[in-house]
Amino acid sequence: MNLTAPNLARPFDASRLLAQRFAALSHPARIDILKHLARLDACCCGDVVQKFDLAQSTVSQHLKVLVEAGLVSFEPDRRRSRYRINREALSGLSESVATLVSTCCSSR
Amino acid sequence: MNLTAPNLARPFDASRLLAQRFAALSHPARIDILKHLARLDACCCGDVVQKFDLAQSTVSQHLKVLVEAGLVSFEPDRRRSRYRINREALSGLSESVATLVSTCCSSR
DNA sequence: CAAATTCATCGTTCATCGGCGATAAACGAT
DNA sequence: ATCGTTTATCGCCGATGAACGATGAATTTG
Repeated sequence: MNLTAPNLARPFDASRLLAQRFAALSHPARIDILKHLARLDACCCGDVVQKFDLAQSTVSQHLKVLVEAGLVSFEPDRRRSRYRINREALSGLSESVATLVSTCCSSR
Repeated sequence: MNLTAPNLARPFDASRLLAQRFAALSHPARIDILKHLARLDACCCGDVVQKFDLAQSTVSQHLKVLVEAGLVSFEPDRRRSRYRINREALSGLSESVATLVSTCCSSR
């Protein structure tokens, strides 16, 4: 979807950004990976590979999706890369959903 | 993903169910359709088609996804089908997200 | 009854996703 | 310098998603 650029707010962008975050969480493996990251706070790819029964390349892909959605931060630390959950973005998502719901429930 | 069956709770199911709802909202058109439904409260397929620049079959498909995710209710009223936003399910989703976020933020 | 309207579904085309193995890059250790 | 480890990326594939036009069923209107 390529949302790396800031993208000045055109009408659809709000929905697009939100959709991208939903898409990042639309796979059970990624939800579980996120929970796992939350417990460890910071961990490398291998930790996740060991925890779940998935190939290393698959896990790396899932992590990349989470990073691109901004839900996980990525810091390439020499040998072991550090993936860390982005709690601000996550609570921001929660707020976005709450806003969406409230707008959907208040109008009428 | 076929989650029509109740699916007794196996370990992954919580994430799977949540993932399905996220998937339903992982397309900007569906988010916008949902907002539109929230304004009109109840409307037919044609209304949505007229509002957005999408083919009728495409809109019908999007609506079907939203219905299957439980976010929209469907009532075939003779000629004009009635689609209505499911505010309970929506606030339930909001709660699920909040729970996910809090578990991710409280641990550690 | 005939024509028009509304809608869901089918079939098709194209793009994207999910998974894997293989490979390359970066680094630490020997 | 070489080897083992860790990780990202590439290429491939089957499956799924997204969009459309066409078709048919149900229903309203002429």
